[in-house]
Amino acid sequence: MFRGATKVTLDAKGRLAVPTRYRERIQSRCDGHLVVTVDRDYCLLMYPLPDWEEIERKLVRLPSLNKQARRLQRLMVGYASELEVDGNGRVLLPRELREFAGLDRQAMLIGQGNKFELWDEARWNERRDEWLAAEDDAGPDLPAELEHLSL
Amino acid sequence: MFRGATKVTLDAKGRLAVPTRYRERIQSRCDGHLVVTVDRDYCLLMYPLPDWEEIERKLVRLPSLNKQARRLQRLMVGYASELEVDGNGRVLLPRELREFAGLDRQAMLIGQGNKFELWDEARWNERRDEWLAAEDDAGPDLPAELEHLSL
DNA sequence: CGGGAAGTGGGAAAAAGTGGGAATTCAGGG
DNA sequence: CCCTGAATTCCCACTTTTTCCCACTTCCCG
Repeated sequence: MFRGATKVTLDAKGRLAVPTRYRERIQSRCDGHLVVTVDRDYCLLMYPLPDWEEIERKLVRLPSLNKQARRLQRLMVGYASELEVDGNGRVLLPRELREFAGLDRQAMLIGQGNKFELWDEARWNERRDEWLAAEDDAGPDLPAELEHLSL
Repeated sequence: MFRGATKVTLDAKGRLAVPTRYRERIQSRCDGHLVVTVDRDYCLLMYPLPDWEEIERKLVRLPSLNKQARRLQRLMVGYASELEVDGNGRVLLPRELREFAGLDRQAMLIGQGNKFELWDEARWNERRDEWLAAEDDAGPDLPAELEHLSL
């Protein structure tokens, strides 16, 4: 499981240094082969290749005639790029994905279990504060899974 | 599986440079023979020839008296053009198809499994943002497959 | 304070992308 | 039937981008 938030900087060529504590895991799990794609919150998702492939299988099995499913496929498969960790422990993020997520220099890498999220730092901070402020609203109509969640 | 989004530019003659990372696959799968046709979202679809032929077989077997089937046949088979990757890794897109998809110079090539989608860049970005904005709405009536999808 | 590892920047070689010219083919008109 | 003009195809060459690798700096730990 990947956990934790790390402040990272992209260099002028769009390269991201993978924090050391994840490297060994990434190396053993997928031999340095990662897949990045987009998320609806305008951040990027980064999966070890085998985990991505499983997601992809799920995606392509979705009903083709359903509009929402089509959109999800288009975006996630459409933007998915394979990348490889280089000799210095860095990955090069494709220009298209950097532009999508508004990534320039300062970014946040968020461990999320089987994947990472990568945010432009400023956007991350904004959204985080929004989430914290919004938490109280939803009260009554919580989905069952959340209703009984104990933290 | 073809995946990933690439910004591409068409030159004055309407030629499109196939991104290198796809070339080997295209060469081995179909010896550089591709088929382009139209999609109802006003973009183009590009298939390796054998994959297209399978689609085409399915299309012509559809019930001829069904209006929707006839339309689909007319459009997809009607616009389908075979093209060949040239010595520089480029394909020449027929004028009719370029006009159909509003392709001028800046375009996006989107890998979608067995095929590519080719969009005018501006149109792609617009549609993408619409899809992302729309995704949040649908909340209540999600199909079962999506309801429990974990990414 | 020193050694090592990690992070960062940058340069050079190679590859890919891009434009354009010349040759060939095709269609239409004299 | 041939000639002319336009369009297509093929190929070459330049420019830009990417990739690979090296080196410096900084940070952490001994």
